[in-house]
Amino acid sequence: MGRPSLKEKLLSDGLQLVHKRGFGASSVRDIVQAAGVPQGSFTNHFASKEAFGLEILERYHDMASAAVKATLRNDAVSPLRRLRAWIDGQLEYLRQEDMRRGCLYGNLSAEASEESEAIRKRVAAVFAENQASVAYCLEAAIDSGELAANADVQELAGFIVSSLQGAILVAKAQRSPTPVERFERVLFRSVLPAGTVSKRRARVSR
Amino acid sequence: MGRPSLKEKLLSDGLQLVHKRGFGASSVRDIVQAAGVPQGSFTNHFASKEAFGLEILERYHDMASAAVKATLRNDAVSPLRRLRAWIDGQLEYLRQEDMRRGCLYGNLSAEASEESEAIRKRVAAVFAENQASVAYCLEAAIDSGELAANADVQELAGFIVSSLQGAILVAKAQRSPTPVERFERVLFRSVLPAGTVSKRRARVSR
DNA sequence: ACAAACAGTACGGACGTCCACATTGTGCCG
DNA sequence: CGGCACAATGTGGACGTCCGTACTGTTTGT
Repeated sequence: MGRPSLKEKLLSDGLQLVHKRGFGASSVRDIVQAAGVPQGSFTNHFASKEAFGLEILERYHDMASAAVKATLRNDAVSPLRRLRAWIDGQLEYLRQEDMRRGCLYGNLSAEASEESEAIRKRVAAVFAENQASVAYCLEAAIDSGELAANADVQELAGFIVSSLQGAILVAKAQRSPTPVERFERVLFRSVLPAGTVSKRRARVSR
Repeated sequence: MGRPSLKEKLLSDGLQLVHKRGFGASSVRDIVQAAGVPQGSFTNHFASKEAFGLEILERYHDMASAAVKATLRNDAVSPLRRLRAWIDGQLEYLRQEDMRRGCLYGNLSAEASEESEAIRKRVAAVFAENQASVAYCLEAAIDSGELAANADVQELAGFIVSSLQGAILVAKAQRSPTPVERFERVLFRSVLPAGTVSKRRARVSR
């Protein structure tokens, strides 16, 4: 039925463009040109530009999830090494385009939060999901004795996720990997070894 | 010479609008309407929308500088209390619009970095300036014995500035003050008391 | 043969910018 | 000391471009 679809090309090339130049700054014409497909194909496959945004967000999420599975949730490696590998992986990805891209989640959080409620909610959910993965890794760190047993895992995980976003954001403005590298150093030298954010009465932390 | 200028009104009302809705999402017509001035006044006072963006950035910077002077650089208060007051002040400001605004610096870093090199450079400079102010405060904390003497002040200050940006960014996506409150808790419970990011060989850290 | 995807173009509106002219406060000159 | 000229600002609309989206065929694989 039908012909081979150009949707894949639109999604993969479009994601690259939007990630580098921003969602609002990338017009539909820019996107179809980057993908080398005719204008009509965009309308054929996406009900609106917002729907396209949600799909590339999903695509980015697939990549990020794969990285999480290979690092944070990879029980074959010791917990704090996994956490470091997760951050190093992002740093390497950021360097590829001279720190210009930033994190798609953070970019969309800043620029699309007021334009599209659907995108804002998806980004918020992804942040929560990342926090859960970091928490999983920290839990393992407690079990293996790499982290103090009384550490509040959810609290630390949320702190790590948001602080990493900030480091990437500042790195984007300064076009330098320094903020992310510094985040990693301080995290491992100062936050985690001392790691004594003790659990408060309830474990909920939300 | 001439009549009383409407430039002030454009800048103050325009800043509010851009801060809440984003730079790209705010059209020139939106801005003049929010300020209640005719369209032509925008052209009269600003050579371009980018020039306007740089001016509201400067206006925002004036406000932020005043807050820094009253907190981080206020030697009448004990250093760590100043740092806490600085963060609390931002938190209060963010709450005013239900966490929708985020930080103008962070927003522009994410959305304007690829559109305007001038804005990107200004934002990067402001981040560096904030880092210097936090470092000033941490230096005072060492002198007063509130922070370990061997702490790497520049390293910690950079970490604090970027992590706060990230907390505000995530808070914006989640429409909740929790990430910023959590940042503050972890910072004071875990990073600063232990505070042992020791100075490396050179003090430069850049 | 039929459904699905391609493909080119058209459309109404919003965008940033520009322009021509009216208005008003200021300072100089008679 | 009164009026005039000028510069700065106000004011509304116009201009060309680009935007997201819709539409109407055409092609192609099953």
